[in-house]
Amino acid sequence: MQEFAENGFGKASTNRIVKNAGMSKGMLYYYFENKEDLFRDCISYALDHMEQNLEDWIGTEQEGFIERMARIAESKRIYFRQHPEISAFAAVIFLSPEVPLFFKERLKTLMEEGTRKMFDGLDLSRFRGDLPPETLMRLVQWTFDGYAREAEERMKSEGVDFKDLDRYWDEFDVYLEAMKTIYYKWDRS
Amino acid sequence: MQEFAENGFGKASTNRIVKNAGMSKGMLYYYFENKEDLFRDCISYALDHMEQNLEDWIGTEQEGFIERMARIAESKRIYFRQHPEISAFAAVIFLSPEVPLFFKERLKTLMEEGTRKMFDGLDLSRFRGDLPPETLMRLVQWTFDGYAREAEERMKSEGVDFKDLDRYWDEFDVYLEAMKTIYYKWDRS
DNA sequence: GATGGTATTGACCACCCTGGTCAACGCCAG
DNA sequence: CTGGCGTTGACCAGGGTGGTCAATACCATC
Repeated sequence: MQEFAENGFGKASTNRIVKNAGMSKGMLYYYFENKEDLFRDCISYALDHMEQNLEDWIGTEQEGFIERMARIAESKRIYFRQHPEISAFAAVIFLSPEVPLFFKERLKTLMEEGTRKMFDGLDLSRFRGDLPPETLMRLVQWTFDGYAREAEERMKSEGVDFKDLDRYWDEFDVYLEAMKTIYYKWDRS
Repeated sequence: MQEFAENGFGKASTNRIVKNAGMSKGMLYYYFENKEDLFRDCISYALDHMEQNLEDWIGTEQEGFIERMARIAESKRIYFRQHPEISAFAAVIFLSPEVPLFFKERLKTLMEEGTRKMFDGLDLSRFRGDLPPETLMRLVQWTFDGYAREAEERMKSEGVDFKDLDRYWDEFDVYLEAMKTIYYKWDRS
């Protein structure tokens, strides 16, 4: 999965795979028919794993949108730390045109399920009343995405271990509170 | 630049370059010593071009932060439309470890200059008073980044021509107004 | 028309890496 | 001792790599 994540299917090298896995070329082709067969197994495994973990990601508790986004972001963070290879590989599945249609469909329904749960059972009354909640939710989402993007870039450019990622996350608390002040009604304290 | 942008220096192919450029292999090595020489010339050209255009990007007018971010985003959009190859290539320069240090330094100062101008001569008094403007500015920035990221992804996944990009941009006006309502003081209008 | 230098071509090179094969062998239960 | 599963790595043809170079098209000058 690591090799595929870094190079995509076409440019992934079976030689590098066996070298990094500490096994011989023969073994790879003893257990797998060919490179594509291996790729399919990787996809299947990753999708199974993610499907199995989706319900943990997004609970449908009664909560505000900002709180939920924060919870989801934390879940993603935890999942990424526990399964970095799968996380990186998932992005390839999503983007690469080399992925069989069957899997693309599966991923699509998986994501639709995710977004459905994301907006399910929210307490929208916490939002300030002078703007439509849909507008506010998109703004909040973009803010989270932008933050995640910045954190990701920092991770790539500097050599970052996970402690830094946590510290970075703690810093975000200030901004979380600020967002609540800005997007929610005054009258709760 | 297109080839380098898509594959980085290492995996860029001189054969593909000459094929796509409609020239012969010989010409490439008549005008350039080797692949690296060509790469350096590309970087140098791109940096020159961007430096030359930086001042147009960010004027230092007296304005609110949201208005400035909107102006910068539009400038980027225009620049991207006029010079898509340079825009794509710039990202490679920034990320790739294969870029000579000398150019990295140049890019760094270029970006520092950019961020300096970005915060220069702003009217911070427009921001609501109950939260520090630094906090609010970062939130606004993340929102813009997140939005840009979404637009970019849409562009990649669907086949998008520039008309769609413009339409997408127009849609953002609603959110711009919402942001002003949220982040700025009430008492003006 | 001849000359000569510049611009241009693409076949060609040695090299490296590719996905995949296969004869050989280690190992161990029966 | 046997037989079969698990494992190895040398080996293959094919294709792509960055780079070379003898041949030639072009064209201003004499």
